[in-house]
Amino acid sequence: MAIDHLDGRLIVLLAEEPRIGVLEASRRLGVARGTVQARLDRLQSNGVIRGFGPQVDPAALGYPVTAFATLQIRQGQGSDVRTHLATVPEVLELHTTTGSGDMMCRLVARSNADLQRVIDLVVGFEGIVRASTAIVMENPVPLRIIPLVRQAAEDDND
Amino acid sequence: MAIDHLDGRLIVLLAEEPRIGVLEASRRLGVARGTVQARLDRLQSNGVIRGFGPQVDPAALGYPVTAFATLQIRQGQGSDVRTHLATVPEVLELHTTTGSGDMMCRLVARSNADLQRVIDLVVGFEGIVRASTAIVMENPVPLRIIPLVRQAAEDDND
DNA sequence: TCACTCACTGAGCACATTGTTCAGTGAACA
DNA sequence: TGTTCACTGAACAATGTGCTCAGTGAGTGA
Repeated sequence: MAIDHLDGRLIVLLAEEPRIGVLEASRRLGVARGTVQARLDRLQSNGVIRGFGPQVDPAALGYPVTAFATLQIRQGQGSDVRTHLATVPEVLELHTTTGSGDMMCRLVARSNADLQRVIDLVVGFEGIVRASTAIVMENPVPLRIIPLVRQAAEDDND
Repeated sequence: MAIDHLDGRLIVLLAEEPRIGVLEASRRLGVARGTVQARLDRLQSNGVIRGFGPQVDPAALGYPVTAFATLQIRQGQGSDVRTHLATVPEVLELHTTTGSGDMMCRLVARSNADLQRVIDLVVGFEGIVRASTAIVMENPVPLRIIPLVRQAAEDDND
């Protein structure tokens, strides 16, 4: 579960230059190929690295509008709402949270007008009492993990 | 910017089985290798596919607690706050939004107790007027893109 | 102190894949 | 009609992969 410094360097290296293979990575890190392969296998079976799937940009797909919706759910309807939201492609993620609302989801849409359609799709469902939406204007820090990896690798410096 | 059916199938295939190469993908899709290579190059230069970096799970890294913080910023301090938040590894993403708050960020922490430290780090900064935090309890729909890709590919069925 | 385990190293092998180029084909379009 | 474009199928050398092996050194427990 904890990663050491070599793990951290490997993850950062792969994040910065995903095209390089195991052999090139071993050269960059100054270790044997087998070591890199073993570390990668371990990181993947650990679940630290979930996979190497393509990172798709919704904006480039034609969905440039992002919004966060906070949903308040009627008691006992949570399960139905989840099932419903999971069927909506524009719902990119859904969390249940503490705090004022009960759920929080990330939405995308083709335009501000299209966002209305998506919101209607999302909240037009029995069980949702109230919804408030915040439209994203800028994204100063895009979803990132590298700084956290660096910190995690430094915390248990081998 | 718009993707056709073959692009969609290619992205879905790569998302489901990232380990397969260009050659195997061309076999699965029933097209020539050069076609897959050209499509991939185009999708990447389009920006539709940002890259193939490792998808790291913060929980497996030792940060099992996720929270969303809504921040209200003092007029004119937005730039300073962004710079500050960008230096905090536990801030995984930051957005400026419409609505009640001015910014929204995703945080992770090692524990609920550690979350307090992170929140103090985040909001202990001049320019932040008010902050409200929602701790994530469950994640019924993890961040996903495939359903949206399918829909985008169907919209302009070639 | 003596095994024992574990991770890493460096090497080797057969095999598959990659990057690249080429000419040929068919569809769309002006 | 002629041009452009994407796709095909093939070829080539170069490279990387999966896999195995024996040897080394550090750390652990009896």
